[in-house]
Amino acid sequence: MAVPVIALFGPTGVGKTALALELAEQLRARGRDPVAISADALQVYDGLGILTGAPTEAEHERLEHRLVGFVPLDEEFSAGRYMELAHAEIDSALSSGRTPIVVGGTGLYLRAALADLDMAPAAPPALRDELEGRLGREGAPALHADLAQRDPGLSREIDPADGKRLVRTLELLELGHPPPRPAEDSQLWTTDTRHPTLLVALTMDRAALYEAIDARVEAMVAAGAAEEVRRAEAAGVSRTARYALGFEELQRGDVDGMKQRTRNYARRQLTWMRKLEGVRLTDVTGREPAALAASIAAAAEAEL
RNA sequence: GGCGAGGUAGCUCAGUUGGUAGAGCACACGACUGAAAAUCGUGGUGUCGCCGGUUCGAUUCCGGCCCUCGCCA
Repeated sequence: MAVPVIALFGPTGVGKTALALELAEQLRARGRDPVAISADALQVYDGLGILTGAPTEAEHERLEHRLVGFVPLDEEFSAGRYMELAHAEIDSALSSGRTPIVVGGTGLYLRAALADLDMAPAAPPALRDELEGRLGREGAPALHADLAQRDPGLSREIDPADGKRLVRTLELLELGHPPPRPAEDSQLWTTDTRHPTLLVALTMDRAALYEAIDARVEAMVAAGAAEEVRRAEAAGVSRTARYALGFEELQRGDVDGMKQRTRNYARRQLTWMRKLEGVRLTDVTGREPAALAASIAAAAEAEL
């Protein structure tokens, strides 16, 4: 039996989308009916398509993409919400006989799509605002000292400067929910998946990747990314949406800054990729998407 | 040509009252469970512009030279 779920992971600029389109064709040739399910934290927003490199109309026609461009820009989004939606998309695709291709570069979202993670509940906005306020006024070390009082063991696992994690941990303690203990039982670095999955991770020669990123940013700017950002800003943008690479940079016309930050991000993606369990690491430097797609399609046929 | 400021890590700069130097960024690596394109951690030997002098010892003081920038001719 063929592997029911295929996943493509890799840094921005390696060519995940192009490969997914090729792969879809190859799968159709083998009588399968593919559908892409995005594992990307920013492509979910409606109105930042150019900036986030979301699939275009033409690309949509070649392969249906789900979980792209459906969240209003002024709404916050989260990994927890994503997990529910991704599971629903994958399950409904499977139950109608289709082949989900989970494609994206957000490591946490990828694992959330493929596995059942014990996500802790979201914090009530008032609680988060309060802790954020303390973080701003007193600084991260003060929150860390507070955490050390309440749970010395946990405080040792979190860096005193890591404000965001401290806020998250303290809010879960307030809610009476046990905070995550990555050191003990991480569900991120296992081969555990809800369905048998062929996980392919794309790498590329570093210099070539950086060049591809620079070119990609230039293309986004040429396609009107700055205008898109200005329009979004005028209409109202949630805190999570404005984390998109280039959102702040393009408002000040800092194209180089956007390139820089994108390269830095790609490196963090590569760190995730190296640590992911059960991946089929594939160096795409100088390789044609069609040939790659053929070998992935064949692997998805054979490996069960 | 004269006057002034400056030449220190890939970049922007700090510093050494003379004992061969350090930040931010870049770069590399790592962590990561409802903010994750976020957040955080680790890693710094570089003819301290060149040549000479003083000195036990000069990147630091002195002299000369080269280069950059500004102002004046």
